[in-house]
Amino acid sequence: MSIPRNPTEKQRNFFQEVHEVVRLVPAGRVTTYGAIAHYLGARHGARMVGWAMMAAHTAHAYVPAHRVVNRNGLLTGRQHFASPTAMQEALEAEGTAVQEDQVVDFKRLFWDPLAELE
DNA sequence: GCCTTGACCATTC
DNA sequence: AGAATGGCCAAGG
Repeated sequence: MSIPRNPTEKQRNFFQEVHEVVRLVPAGRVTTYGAIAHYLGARHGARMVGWAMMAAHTAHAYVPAHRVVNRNGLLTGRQHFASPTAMQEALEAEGTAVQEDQVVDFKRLFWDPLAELE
């Protein structure tokens, strides 16, 4: 983990942390904004995590945002993808069943950074 | 420089 | 048990 030295780096650090956690999510698993927020200390609020994901769209590094869903397992961010079905297809391509815009057995496929990375 | 919105979650009524 | 509201931080208008 890098220590924020410059104010500009501080902001980037926030995105970088979120992106890093998302990148650590193995294929076939999904995580939630709240889990990431809680992993970062739950002080930022889950909203910031989702907002950081929006920034991930502009990030140079590839971020598997399709593995990040809301607490209900609903693909809330699918509308922000290149295509509204890109997220679902990406999940299905990894072996994650998606139906009715929500992950099947989401609770089982849920990947908690706090529990896994500990 | 103040106000609104935002890929959300948890608590309370 | 379902619905409404507040909270969190940041950026854009």
